Amino acid sequence: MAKKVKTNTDTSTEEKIKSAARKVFMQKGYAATRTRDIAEESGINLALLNYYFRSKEKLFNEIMMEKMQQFFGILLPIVNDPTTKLETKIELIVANYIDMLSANPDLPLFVLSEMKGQSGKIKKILPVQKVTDKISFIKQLKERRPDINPMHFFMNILGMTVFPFVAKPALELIAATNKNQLEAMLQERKKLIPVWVKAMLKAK
Amino acid sequence: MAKKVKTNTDTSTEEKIKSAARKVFMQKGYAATRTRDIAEESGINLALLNYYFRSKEKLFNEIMMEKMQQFFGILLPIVNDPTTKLETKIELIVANYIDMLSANPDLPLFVLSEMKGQSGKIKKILPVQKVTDKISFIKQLKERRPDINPMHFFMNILGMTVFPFVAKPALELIAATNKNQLEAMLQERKKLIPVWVKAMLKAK
DNA sequence: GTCTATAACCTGATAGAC
DNA sequence: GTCTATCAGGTTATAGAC
Repeated sequence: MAKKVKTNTDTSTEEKIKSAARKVFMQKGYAATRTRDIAEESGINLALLNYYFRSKEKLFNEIMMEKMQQFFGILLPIVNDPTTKLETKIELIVANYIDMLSANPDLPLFVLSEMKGQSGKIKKILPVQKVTDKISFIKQLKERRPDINPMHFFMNILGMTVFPFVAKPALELIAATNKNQLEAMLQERKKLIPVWVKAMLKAK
Repeated sequence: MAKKVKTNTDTSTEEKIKSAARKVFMQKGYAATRTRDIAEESGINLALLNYYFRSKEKLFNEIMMEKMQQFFGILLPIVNDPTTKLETKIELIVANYIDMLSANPDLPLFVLSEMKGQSGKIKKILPVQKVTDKISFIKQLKERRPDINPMHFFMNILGMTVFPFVAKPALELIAATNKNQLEAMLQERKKLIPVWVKAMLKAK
């Protein structure tokens, strides 16, 4: 009964290509990436890429879906948990995003750029949970501030958390700081942003 | 002495090409844009593009510099004005950005995407004013909160203001609202963000 | 499964007529 | 200045040997 005992552990050719594709697509985006770049990066032959994935676009779609889930998926378990209180959710969202984006700095600009003009296509493929009152986080925000659309706070938290990563090239250009200082500030924000959001929630 | 009386008012061929280039480059980015797209969009011939601008890259550089100044230039007169108080500066930054980005929704994602990996090149061409204590706005932030790096507040304001525009495709995907409602929320934020920032400045 | 060679197509840029 | 025609090089994808 033991089928597929293939000790095809992890560095299979297919995975080597995917791994290289992740790196190159994230760095340069779809249009600027050449299949040759990916083949070279993965140490395999150009023909093998088409053997395994049929086309550049199909390979890209696999990576893209994977990266979208990485970017948005981190939110779901937090915002849907009815057992944690609002303050805890805010802390978790901020800390998890900052940790994840520090490890994957190219992720947000990649996802947001490639989503542009493709949202129609994505809607059909990826199951998206709409932000409604069914979500615990939204319910809690509405209870706290019935006078303000909860999406505003959602945008504020993500804006403060994610924007510095998206704008990193610009910040490094204009800030009188080096890369290490900027990285330290981003870590500092894990503690600061929740404090600011709490102050926002009280503001009249 | 009257040289160049050419009544070359505004729809010169050169300007037609530039205008089309703005549109296409902003929508698709450098790599995904074909010079043929620009030629078609401007209603002129492909050869004329090279006649006027020598190459795709040189045309792009002109547009890019123009768009960077549009995106960052809006800040300079506000943050450098020593006659306005901190609260006024915050209101002006937020309102000006939201108005400008509502009219140019593609601008921030375009500028931030194309800046990536090019900051070295840009540093040489574009004169950038470093964010130091010489800037009135930074001075005022430091006086108000000597315990927090003023860049944090700078990131917060821009994050809350600009991020919704950068993440628009994503927001439209997950938000249970239509485009008009989202647009209305962005206008609402002109008044809300300054209130929130003031609350942040007091938070301990 | 993996490679080399090549087909088929696309893209930026130019030559040359008007 | 503006056009048509075309070149030269690059890019995706496949055919076919091993």
